[in-house]
Amino acid sequence: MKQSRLFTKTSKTVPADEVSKNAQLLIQAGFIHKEMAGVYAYMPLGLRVIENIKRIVREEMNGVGGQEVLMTTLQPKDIWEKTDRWSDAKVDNWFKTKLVNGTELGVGLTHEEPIVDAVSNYVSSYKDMPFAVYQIQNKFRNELRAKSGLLRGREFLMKDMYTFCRDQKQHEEEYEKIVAAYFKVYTRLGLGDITYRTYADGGIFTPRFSDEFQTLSEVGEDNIYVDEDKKIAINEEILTDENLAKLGLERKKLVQKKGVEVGNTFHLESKYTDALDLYYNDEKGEKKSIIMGCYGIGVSRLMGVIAELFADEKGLMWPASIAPFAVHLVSLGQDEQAEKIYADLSAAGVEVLFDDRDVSAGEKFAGSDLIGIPYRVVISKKSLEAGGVELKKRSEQANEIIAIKDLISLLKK
RNA sequence: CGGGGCGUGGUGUCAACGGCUAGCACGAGUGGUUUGGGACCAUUUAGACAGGGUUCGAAUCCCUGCGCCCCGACCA
Repeated sequence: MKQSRLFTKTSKTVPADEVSKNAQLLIQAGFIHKEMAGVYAYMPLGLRVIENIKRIVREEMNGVGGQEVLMTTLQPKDIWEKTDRWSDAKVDNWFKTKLVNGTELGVGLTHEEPIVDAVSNYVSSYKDMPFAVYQIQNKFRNELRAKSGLLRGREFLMKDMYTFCRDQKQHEEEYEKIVAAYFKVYTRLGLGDITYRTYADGGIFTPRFSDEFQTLSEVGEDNIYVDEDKKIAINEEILTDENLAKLGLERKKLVQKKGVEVGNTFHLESKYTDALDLYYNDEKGEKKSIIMGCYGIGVSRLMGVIAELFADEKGLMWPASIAPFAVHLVSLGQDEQAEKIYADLSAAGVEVLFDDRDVSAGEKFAGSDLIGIPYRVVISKKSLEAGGVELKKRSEQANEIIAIKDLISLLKK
């Protein structure tokens, strides 16, 4: 894309009403637009990042057999009453609204009930299971206090998957497959080394522990205790001697850290299927309960975490896997040559942001650093005299001159 | 929801004693000079969150509402 046509612009000033680093950087660089507290819109660069994260999540969920659907945001009251999750006393962060005729509706904050309701049209036999259904959709939660930019909003993008199994054993197999897929996602996002499977409270879902996926960061809201050897952690909220013994962890080996919850997985047992009257017939024709699991990944929160963690004083530093573009091509008064490189790279399938604007070199460089595309290619009088174009990684100081003919093969890979 | 801070052009502003035409910078427009780190000159553009009150006079003081941020609580 030609930057002269990109309607967003980088700003020299940071927004005064944001303290959170991820929101400051993302707004300054033009990735997101703040609509109101805890509610952000995605501009072209930001949407590209979101779509890249979604693509990775989608690939890994498909990889474990997940089938993608798209549920509705508007929710009927009755199915939520069956599981006793409608009343404000039970779930206090619903957004609710009404039809003209007065019928109450909810605005989806999670989707166990509607998923069970939808699959109940199709599921009745042991032969139907196991299966996994997921969606990537905006969730709405009426948080008392939005904070930390994209890390805790009232409207946010989430991947939520639900598994349906014949029994506990089958559920455990599905569950562990999905946990493994979660780590593939985090690894591909560059967060693998600093993201821990963390035992946590199962909440009102289940008496069992749930798993949280906590990415280490000082901006995290959760206190977790990490066992470096086992690469697992336990959330402070369930840190008791009894639980440690149950989990085979030793208190003296644990190190306290701050984490951002970038995913979670729950064992739902048959709480929702039973409540919504979804059962199956086994081989003998006997009616049995269906065992469910649910699995969330905060897509927009991941974008915030990555913006927060992968940045320096000059701006963002996107991992190549989700960067809005692969290459930032900067022309310094060499537009004709740059146009050709742009065309050649694009033809080779390389995603290029081409800074063809008629602005000073300093402005181009500052903007490029702020946007944080992994590779910067500068073509200038100076680079041409040195034998080609200058190639620099955003994450490194050094640059090298390479011949134009070698550029494509290098970046294509 | 409890506590605290705040609201000045598109953006920023620890700019302005209750008093002169609301200042400066960035951005944007126009013309020109530039072209390796947000370059320069000239010129133009554009502002008090909303409503009420006090006052001869309010950006400034008071009230109400709305909004934003932070701490805490909450967080399926």
